[in-house]
Amino acid sequence: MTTIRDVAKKAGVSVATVSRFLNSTGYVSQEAAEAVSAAVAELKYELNPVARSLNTKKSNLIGLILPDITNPFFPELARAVEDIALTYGYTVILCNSDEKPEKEKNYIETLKKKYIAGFIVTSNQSDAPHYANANLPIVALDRIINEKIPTISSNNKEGASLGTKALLDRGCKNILFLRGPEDLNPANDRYEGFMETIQQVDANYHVVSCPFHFADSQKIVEQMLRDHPEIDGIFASSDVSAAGALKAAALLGIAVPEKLQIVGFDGVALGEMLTPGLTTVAQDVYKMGAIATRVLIKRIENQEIDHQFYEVPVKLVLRGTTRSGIE
Amino acid sequence: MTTIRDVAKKAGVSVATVSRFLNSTGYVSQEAAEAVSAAVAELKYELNPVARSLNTKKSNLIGLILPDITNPFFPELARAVEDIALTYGYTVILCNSDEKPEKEKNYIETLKKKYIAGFIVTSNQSDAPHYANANLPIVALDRIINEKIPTISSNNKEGASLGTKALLDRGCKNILFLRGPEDLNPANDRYEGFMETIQQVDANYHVVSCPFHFADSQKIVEQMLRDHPEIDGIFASSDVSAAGALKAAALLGIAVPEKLQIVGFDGVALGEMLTPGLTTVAQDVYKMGAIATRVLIKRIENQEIDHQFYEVPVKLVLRGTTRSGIE
DNA sequence: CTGAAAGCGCTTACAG
DNA sequence: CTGAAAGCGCTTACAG
Repeated sequence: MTTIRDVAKKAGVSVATVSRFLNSTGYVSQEAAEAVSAAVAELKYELNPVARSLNTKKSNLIGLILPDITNPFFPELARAVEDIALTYGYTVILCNSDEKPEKEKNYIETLKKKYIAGFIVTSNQSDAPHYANANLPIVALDRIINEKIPTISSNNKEGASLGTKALLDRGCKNILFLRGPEDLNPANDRYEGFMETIQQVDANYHVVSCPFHFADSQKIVEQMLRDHPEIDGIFASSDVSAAGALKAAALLGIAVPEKLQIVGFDGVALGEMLTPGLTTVAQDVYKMGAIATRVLIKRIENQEIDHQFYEVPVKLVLRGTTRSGIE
Repeated sequence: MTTIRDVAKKAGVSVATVSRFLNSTGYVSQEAAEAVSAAVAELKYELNPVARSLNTKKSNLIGLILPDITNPFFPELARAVEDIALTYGYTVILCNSDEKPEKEKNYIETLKKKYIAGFIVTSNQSDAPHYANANLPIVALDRIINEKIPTISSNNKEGASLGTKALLDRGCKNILFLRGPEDLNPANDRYEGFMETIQQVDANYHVVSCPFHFADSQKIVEQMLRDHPEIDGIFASSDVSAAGALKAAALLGIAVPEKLQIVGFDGVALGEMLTPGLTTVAQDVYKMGAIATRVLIKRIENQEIDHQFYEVPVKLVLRGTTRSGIE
């Protein structure tokens, strides 16, 4: 392994000068710069990041803490984070928290010892002291942790409004809203968006809490559809729940979209594979991850960030679970 | 930050003794051990992994190189790797390669500088010198890289045989096999399993190459179904392709499973969400990831490993795209 | 069984 | 503008 000493020797300067040149910190004469540059090229020298970390107490590691990579929302997020991180020379460490504060805390502690540069976090711990006290650059994704931590999120409220209108515009008069878990910020924003929109018009509606889980959603919807045969539209707060709703309709022999129209939320790949294809409010998950990463890196590198709160637009994707014509 | 010096001072011994105690290497008297142990507890001392790495040229980082975490096969794999790694005190770095040797090579190089402990790799580069020459513990997943690298894989051939028989047993006489990409080991093993099984019986069959991609599969199947209306069974080498087939059937108005039965391969969550639910040959992806991680860690820690090749059993999951009774 | 000392490969005041 | 030297926090022969 060739070290900074070898370079210094070859270039006829001290290691201090080489270090200054490499980090573009402090003055280096033109002459010295050229000599060092040549030596680096000739020896194919590459700086040892571990040795550097030990000195600077910083690394180019980014921690990505999310509940569970297995949840279809997160792979694309992880992909975006990794892509952008790579661009800036950072490396990402994957941390599945299962939403457990213990696991989150644990990761923060062990990675701090590795001089991790910062964290991107998706968590429900609305008041999470381990983040607030981490004393490290952190960016929150999808869910606000506290006002000091920059947050990137979809425009959930507007999205919910869009989805609701899609159903109303297509003639639905009795809408079932599948509300997500009540301790989830985005789910609550969607709920608000639905409520504001539905209450402005003359339509009946039901709201039911429903986890973002396929089989559970299916059961809940099946029961609702049995008890309330007048329901002619379902707006689910997630695509997985919407898939459950679609399955329930199929089992009960209710024609979609003729008798019942369904709209989901998320825009995951699953949607197009269903039959009929799922109309949904699509989030730009990749973009969320990309922005989060850029903001985090700015924080790490002590650059100014534009906002404390970034809202990424959503868009309605029309497919087969809604009728084509607007009435 | 409390260092090994502080501990040594408090315990009244040298840092060398503390280090020996901490690493259980070399002799430490009972007396010294107790003093150090007490000092560690009192000071809440925790070893600095970066400083250690610089000396030992090892870390507890594991690199997970996979084509794309966005592909539904990989999240569960990543989850398993992370879970097991955590158990043994390792941390995992996520690397999306897009199957590009350049990116793979790049990751290997930059992570080697960080003294990465080893890699778990899923790659199609059947002859990948950058792995063979990495001079690091590596375990291959799903796809054999070379005979020196331990490999974990599903029993693809037997799985394909299972899937084929499922169709045959339920009366299919004209089977379409959607073969995966020809440069993919697992896809080829599945092809072999299909061929061996189908050729033992009196049945017609077609084989068509088909990427593991929803829309492409749908188109290919639609065409085949048009050209060969006698097809009464489809065996797809992946669930995503099977989903495409199911969609194609729906568009053509072919009743599944009455007129056409479909079997997939993978066992991803998508399968149960489709209507009808997808019968599939399920891989135990989590188990594959878990075994791969354990084998890698054994290699890293210089323990003997039992085999060079681990084959994880698959199982047939029967759902709605096949008929219930065996004829 | 133990400690002094060198070393891992860098960075960073500081003096010149 | 530059170099000698100390230091980051550990590990590891080596001598005793």
